[in-house]
Amino acid sequence: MKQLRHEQGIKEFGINLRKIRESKGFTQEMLANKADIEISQISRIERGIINTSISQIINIANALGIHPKELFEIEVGE
Amino acid sequence: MKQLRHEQGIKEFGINLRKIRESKGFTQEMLANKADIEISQISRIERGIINTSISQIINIANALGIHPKELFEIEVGE
DNA sequence: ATAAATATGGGCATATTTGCCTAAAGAATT
DNA sequence: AATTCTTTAGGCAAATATGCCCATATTTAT
Repeated sequence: MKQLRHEQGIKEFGINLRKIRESKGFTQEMLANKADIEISQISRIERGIINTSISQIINIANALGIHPKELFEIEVGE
Repeated sequence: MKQLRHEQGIKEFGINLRKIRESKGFTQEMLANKADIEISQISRIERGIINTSISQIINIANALGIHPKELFEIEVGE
């Protein structure tokens, strides 16, 4: 595994993304194609091993038909 | 200027961040210190020239005392 | 107008992300 | 059990972000 720095919230973000993606009936591949992102990248994001960017977040949200905000419906450490 | 790729939403994100930061009475420096991020980085984010990451978004939101979701209260191109 | 505070701009080295690829593991179906 | 679908894992090169530094511009206050 990687996980070099303890990045704030990326684990929870990935878990939430996966939950939403599955609830929409998307495979990682379907989402990747629609969001124009690599499949392996979706996997990395969902597993919380990378700290992805605003624009990918927005592209993913668009592909899922949700608002980017929803991807942040997570517990954020104070 | 930079702005190589037309990154989805990063301009709007930056504008919104600035609006919120100013409404809270923070200078870029105050926010940077509290969020443990470089001042120049705050400037770059607000101007929309970089595509920052989940964890920086969360750190900034925490520093501002808001939920990360609020930073995404932007018009997102469909 | 001057001074002080804030923000921009840029360069540079380092770190991280991203896409592309292949292999393999795991899950679901037949 | 075998086949197929889905996800994980890792390597690699190129692109991008980040921190650190300093100089300049812009704004705000005196």
